[in-house]
Amino acid sequence: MDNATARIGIEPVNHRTMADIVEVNLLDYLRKNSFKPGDALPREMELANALGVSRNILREALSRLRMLGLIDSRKRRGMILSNPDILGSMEKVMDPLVIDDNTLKDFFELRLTLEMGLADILYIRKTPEGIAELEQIALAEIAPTKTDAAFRIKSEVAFHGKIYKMTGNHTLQRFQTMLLPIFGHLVAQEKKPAGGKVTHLDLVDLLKNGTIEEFRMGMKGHLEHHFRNLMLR
Amino acid sequence: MDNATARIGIEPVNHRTMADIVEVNLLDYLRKNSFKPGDALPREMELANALGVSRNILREALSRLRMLGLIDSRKRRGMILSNPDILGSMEKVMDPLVIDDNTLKDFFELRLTLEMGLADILYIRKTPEGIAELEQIALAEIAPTKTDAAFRIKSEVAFHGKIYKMTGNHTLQRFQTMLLPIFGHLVAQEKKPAGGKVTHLDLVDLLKNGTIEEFRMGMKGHLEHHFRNLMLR
DNA sequence: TTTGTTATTATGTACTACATATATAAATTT
DNA sequence: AAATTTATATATGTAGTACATAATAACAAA
Repeated sequence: MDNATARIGIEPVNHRTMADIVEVNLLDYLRKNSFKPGDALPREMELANALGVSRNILREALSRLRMLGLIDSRKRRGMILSNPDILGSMEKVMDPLVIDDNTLKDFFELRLTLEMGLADILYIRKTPEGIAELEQIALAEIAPTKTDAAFRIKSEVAFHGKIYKMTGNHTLQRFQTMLLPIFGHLVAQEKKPAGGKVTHLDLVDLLKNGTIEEFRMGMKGHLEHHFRNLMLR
Repeated sequence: MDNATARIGIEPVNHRTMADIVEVNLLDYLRKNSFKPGDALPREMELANALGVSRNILREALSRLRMLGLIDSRKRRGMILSNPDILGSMEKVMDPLVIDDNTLKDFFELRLTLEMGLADILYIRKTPEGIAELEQIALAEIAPTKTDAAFRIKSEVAFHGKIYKMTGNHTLQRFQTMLLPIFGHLVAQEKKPAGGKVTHLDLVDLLKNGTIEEFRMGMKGHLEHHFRNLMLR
């Protein structure tokens, strides 16, 4: 809310353009008629006439749906509904400089929540090969030749990324990758460097020999620093 | 991947339109010049000329960024960068009929993961008032007058929704609300009705008197049925 | 200092025109 | 008759022009 808005106590009018309205109408139309992927949409001119707007405006709205991957169109063939890429549009705006601070913190917490809830699915999907690969990453960290910060960050990303990969959940994986810049941004502006008591190697060991709960407690210990910051908020 | 694509082993060409290209160029331009919310963008005609496309095409691309909430424009004032609504575009395409089955299952798991990881933040933010409200919801369920399926579903949504609300994380809350149709869709097509051993009232009791881990184990018991289905997958 | 008037201008909308890919039909070859 | 090639029709893609409209800025009046 704007300063003046809060002080005076009145909401600003929202400036909806034709494209905004048409976008809503189209989404509504698709849902109401329960369109399914593969179904053909009416032609542009038909839609424009039916909606009472110029082809220009209609195309601005269609362009939005195209970006979402909700529709697909080809010359002469026409437009069809297709499987949208749910995370695609999120990825486009995932820039810590552009997202407001509150949302940034929300996503940080979201990531922590995922990390803590991952154990259950991880124990269903884990494989000896995956664990071996994870161990390789953890072992590479403690090599005495690799001590610079850049390598540590890269390894941190690789380790946690591998864990997400082991869940076999592609969406979860993409989501995690998407959240990385946010994590990096917020962690970078912390005063003290993060240093959980539980190391990556400890986590690998727990994953090999421990129970779900032991692994989860290990993860909590690994993220201890972040959780402590959360309580101060 | 398409059937033919997989069989023959060749990727289809992707039909990128000018609007697609301009969209990418604009996003790139904004990032490279580290635009921040409030910063003014060049005029449409300047951008169109610089990009070498018609104003039409440029506006189709701008329309996409406008939908994301990334830019905001007014007559005469021009365009400015603003805080995008990260989840907004996701909400627009969250329709179980349109999302492909794999992604649907991925999101279902994502939701389970969140539910299991929620405990830590919940215990930081929980309040006696919140718990009392949650208890009201749980108590209303066991009233002998309310036994129909519609009410049970509504209560289920209310209960878990309240838990997310108690985290104080608005983004998490929106995310959960967004996932509801998916949850409903997948649960509806299960053969046996879900019936965890741990009731909502049990969870409330754990939240009042139990530790984080006890609550989490309670949640696991409550979601037991879903986790069992996951293992069969 | 506030309120009212006017000129300016960038976005919003509409319309026309043509290029281009491609589904379908027609013509041709096998 | 079946398969292949050629031609035709057409819906989307792109460009350009024109004008409406809201918001800014500059100025005048109270």
